Amino acid sequence: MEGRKIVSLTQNRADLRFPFPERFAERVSGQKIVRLGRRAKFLTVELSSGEVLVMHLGMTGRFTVSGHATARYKHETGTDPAHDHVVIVLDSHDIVTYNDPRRFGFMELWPAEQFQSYPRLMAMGPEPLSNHFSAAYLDTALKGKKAPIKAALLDQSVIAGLGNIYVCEALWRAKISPKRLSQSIPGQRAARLAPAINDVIAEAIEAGGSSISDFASASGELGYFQHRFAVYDREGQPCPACGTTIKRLVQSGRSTFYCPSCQR
DNA sequence: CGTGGTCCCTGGGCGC
DNA sequence: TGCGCCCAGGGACCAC
Repeated sequence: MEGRKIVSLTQNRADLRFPFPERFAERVSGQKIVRLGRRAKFLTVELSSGEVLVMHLGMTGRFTVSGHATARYKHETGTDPAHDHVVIVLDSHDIVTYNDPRRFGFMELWPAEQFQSYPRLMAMGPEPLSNHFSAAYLDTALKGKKAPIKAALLDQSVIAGLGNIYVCEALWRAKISPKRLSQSIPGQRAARLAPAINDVIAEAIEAGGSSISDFASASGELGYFQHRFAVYDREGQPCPACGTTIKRLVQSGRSTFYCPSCQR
């Protein structure tokens, strides 16, 4: 998409999770896409107008890029026109469709020169694959924190971009109980946890992500990291390391899966 | 302030 | 077959 011009944007309803920007189609049409980026789970599109289009997929959002023939997308199997909320046509004739059944995703426009004060990203923690993230950072970030480590890792101001699946998987790899208080992690446990987070994220990206029911890449490919889950969504099944039955519990409203024997 | 609960929304799966 | 309930990748918001 970089370097292409947006020919048109069609918005099929007034809102997703939040209302679409005022005069959305007008502000985006005719603009060149200068750069695509990502911070945490937010996607950014720098436009030649000086505005940044910030987008989030929520839980069920999906972008599909379909090739030149308009008809192709319409006739593809498994499509869901009822939830195609935004359709963008590029000057390459590619069609970028945003589909989102639950509408927890959103799109916003923000001035590029004030992007450092974009509220939703102001308090973001470091990217797990960047140099700003390390065992030393985790040591500092978790010191004195009373929340369970599961909750702390889901907190985007501690570390950006980890969701429920990868937090469960990283804690299993680091052999840390999800119930353990964050303040007891610094030291040896942080030394195991930081690389476990790195590895699980790097491997999941390499595997094309995790497709449970909704996720697919822009070309429609499914990920296959779900076949490598050690604990996530595996309640009642054996731990791949020790054979103990995987347990499920609810922490701050979300399911946690863990091995009660390996994870301490 | 940090933390936990609730809610936004649709659809799939299950028990009855 | 159909109904009601529970559950789901996220995160904003509110009460304590």
